[in-house]
Amino acid sequence: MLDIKFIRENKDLVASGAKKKNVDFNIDALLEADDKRRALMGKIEEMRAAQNSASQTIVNATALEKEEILKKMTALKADMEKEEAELKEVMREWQSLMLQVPNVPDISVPEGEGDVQNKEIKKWGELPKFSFQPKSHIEIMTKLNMVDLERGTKVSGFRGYFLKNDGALLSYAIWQYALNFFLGKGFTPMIVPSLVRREALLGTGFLPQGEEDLYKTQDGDFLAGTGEVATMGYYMDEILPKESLPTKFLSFSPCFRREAGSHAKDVKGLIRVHEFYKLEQVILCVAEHDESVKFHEELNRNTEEFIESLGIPYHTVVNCGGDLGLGQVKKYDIELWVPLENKYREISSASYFHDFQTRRLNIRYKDEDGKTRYVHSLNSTAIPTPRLLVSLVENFQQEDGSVRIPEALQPYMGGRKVIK
RNA sequence: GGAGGAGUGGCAGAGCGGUCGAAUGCGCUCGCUUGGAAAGCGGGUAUACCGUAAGGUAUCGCAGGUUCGAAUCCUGUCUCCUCCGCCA
Repeated sequence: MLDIKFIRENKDLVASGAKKKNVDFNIDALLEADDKRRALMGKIEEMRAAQNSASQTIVNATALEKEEILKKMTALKADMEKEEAELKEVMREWQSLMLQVPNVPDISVPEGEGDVQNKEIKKWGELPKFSFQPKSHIEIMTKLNMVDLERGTKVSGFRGYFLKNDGALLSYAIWQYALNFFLGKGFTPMIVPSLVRREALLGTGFLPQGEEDLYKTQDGDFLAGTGEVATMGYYMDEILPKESLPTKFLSFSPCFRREAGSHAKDVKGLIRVHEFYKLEQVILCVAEHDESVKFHEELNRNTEEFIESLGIPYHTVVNCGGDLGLGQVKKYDIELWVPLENKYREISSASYFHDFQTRRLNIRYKDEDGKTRYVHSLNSTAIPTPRLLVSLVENFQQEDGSVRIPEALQPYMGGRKVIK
């Protein structure tokens, strides 16, 4: 959510931002609703003032005066009810429009409609050259008994999977290594709920749009698609001491995505599943653009470093306007090389929001001047599993069907160098 | 799942239809006092919005309702506590 004051004062900027994001938003409708809202509120406040003052005089009034005042107030009340009903209607529209206003993308965000127009800004590592016919992660992992997709489907349904033996062990190894890696960068580890209430999803910007991509319980709660939701909700409705900023969390959680509308995409293997695990980086910092930018670069760099330490080739793209979420100001995706697909696949997404999320979540801090401000929020994938396994086993496969374990992970795999 | 009880300012805690943004205490803060400190005394001490200002409006978990008027009454809802049941 943006500040209505900001929207009023920067109408053109907000409108062009929406356009850049390829979001159809009618800012004039919002400003019109806001004018109505302000006018009605002014009227109603005046009436309430009259009511309040009558309420004070009535106490010491004689019976006769009292009757007079009551008569007036009854009439006033009738008028007021009319205005209030109208305001209610206006507020409903106003709020709904306010939730739809997209945050303004940064000037450095490239133009474009979808992920095809994302711009590569970095390339790292050498693509593997195989002297043999390389196999897909499905084939490799199935042969090594690391994954069972058939039984996964039997038990869990479409996109279901079991990780077993070294598939399971490798996952634990990655989590444990990642935990140590990121804790070294000052993050506070958390295990956060996936089952969350509507407010947390509204606050993070996943609702009201995007409901069809979430699993919902019969109690009206949701399964979050990322640990970001619960982590951001953690400080909802709180005022944080300024000294506590920046706050950095590394959150672990199962993630659930219905992948509605993706039925034909990536139907095989571990690229796109309904249920996965993710370590997520979340940062809350003071309300300064430069701080947000600094931490955004830092978040993204953290994940790059992590991938580099595993030795998997990747590239980083800056997402174009059309590929940004409603609240995102700027986003980087890190994509790992997937040999059998002959392309890079996304495993990480780092974005910053300014106060878009915290305004909805009501997370603030007190500045030196005693003023309360909304904190800035940022988040980035640290590491998702099992998607990471796809690139890992395909890039490090060997002719005999075995898989080389990256050196960094070996200590977490009992010192083994190879999965076979 | 059943039966009760509770949610008030930074904290504790009064108020239970009108003069209540809310007693009192603690905390914090400023001043006096002091060589300095403690104690004592006096003042200040929520937030948001509208307004150049004076001032106005809203907020006593949240949402509705009753009333000329609600922290106070009614309904719903959320959270917490106690007891019973169920389960691990």
